[in-house]
Amino acid sequence: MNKVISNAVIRRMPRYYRYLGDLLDRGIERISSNELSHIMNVTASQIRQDLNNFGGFGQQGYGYNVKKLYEEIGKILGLDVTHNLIIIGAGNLGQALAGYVQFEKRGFKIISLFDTNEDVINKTVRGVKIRPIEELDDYVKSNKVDIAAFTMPREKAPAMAKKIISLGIKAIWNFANMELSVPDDVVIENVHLSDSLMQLSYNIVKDKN
Amino acid sequence: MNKVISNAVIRRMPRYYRYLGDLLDRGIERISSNELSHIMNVTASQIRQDLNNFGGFGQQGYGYNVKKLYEEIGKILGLDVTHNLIIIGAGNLGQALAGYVQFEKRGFKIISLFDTNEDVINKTVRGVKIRPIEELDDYVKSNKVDIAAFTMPREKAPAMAKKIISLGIKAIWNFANMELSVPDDVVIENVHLSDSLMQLSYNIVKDKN
DNA sequence: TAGATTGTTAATCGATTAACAATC
DNA sequence: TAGATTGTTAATCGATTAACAATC
Repeated sequence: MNKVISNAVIRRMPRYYRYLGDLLDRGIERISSNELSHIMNVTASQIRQDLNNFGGFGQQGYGYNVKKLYEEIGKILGLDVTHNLIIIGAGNLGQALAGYVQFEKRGFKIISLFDTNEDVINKTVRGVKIRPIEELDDYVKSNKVDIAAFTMPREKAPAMAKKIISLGIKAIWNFANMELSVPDDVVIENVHLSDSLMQLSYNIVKDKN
Repeated sequence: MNKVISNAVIRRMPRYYRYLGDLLDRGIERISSNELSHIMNVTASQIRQDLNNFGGFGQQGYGYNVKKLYEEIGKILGLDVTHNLIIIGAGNLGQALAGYVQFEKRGFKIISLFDTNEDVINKTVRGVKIRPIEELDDYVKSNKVDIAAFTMPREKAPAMAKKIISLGIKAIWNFANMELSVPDDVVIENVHLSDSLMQLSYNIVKDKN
């Protein structure tokens, strides 16, 4: 039985990963929790606690080796394995996601897009083909698909969730601004852009008082 | 001096707003914290505590009036005033944001996009013009701009932040996957899509153990 | 009035920070 | 070895949940 790691910790891991990646690019070899805490604006204690949920990656009297820690966090986040990803909905947002070079670097390989719109079908985005939605079943049966990104219109999301789950896909990256209910063995990550904008708005009006 | 509301609470407000909007659409007039807690999968206690940070919106023995509560939360989030928004970077992501009908309904009015790419300049997205970035200064000086959305390439973000702050814009909605440092009177909301994808990845590989 | 449900205080739980012994 | 810094335990702080008096 694995120890359950709190969500607060998980949410911070990608941020550590980003900062360590920057340090690595700048050629920095080692860093102490104290130095990192200043750069990232968190406490050194929190950094050490967070990391020790997963193992002792540092060394007393030395600190952390940047490259090693970067790789370890990558492994924790599952970035050392390739995730094949399909995008359902090849509108602007779907195409924007397909265009992110970064994702591929981190092991997320976009292998196909799907849409209903004749105008985009058979076009390619960065070499990846947009297929008609009718081909989804066959495609998923003959290709390993790890993640389905939902960038289609909101109202189509629930039915599509059912479909891709029935096809055996176990992960949904959901932009459809609707909370989908899924079985326990399916993982879902919701991106609520309008929630984010509302939070910004709150902070704008709050400051005016 | 306003009471400071914890971030945990703020993050939940847009979610309440969404669910209440759904209830409203379904014609439901009143709801108790207990009923809502079942729908939203949180505790009734948390709902009452959250709301009472802002005021007593309910009535003993009755519960909450859906329409009233929806409107009150809208006010808290600043959705009752219009925010003029410009989008800097009219690539797929910028155009996707410009295409969201929902934003306008919530008081976010996209008034212009800006780009450096000749191919898109002077095109329109849902009736909104894409202007050359050279016109930014003049545009901001002669129009009220409340929010700048950053959808340009990552490396251009820091310089652009400086520029729009010097022009007097006080809010940034940042998609540039880079943390920008801004003065205290500027509010910023970061959307880290790759962090979100990494969290999904973590949950995928975790379940495999 | 009796029943229902809020608003709010008190109790609990979990997350963050501080402190320090272990150790490189 | 002495100095530095981790890993980890203990203390504190804040957020969540429970309980209940107030009141519609």
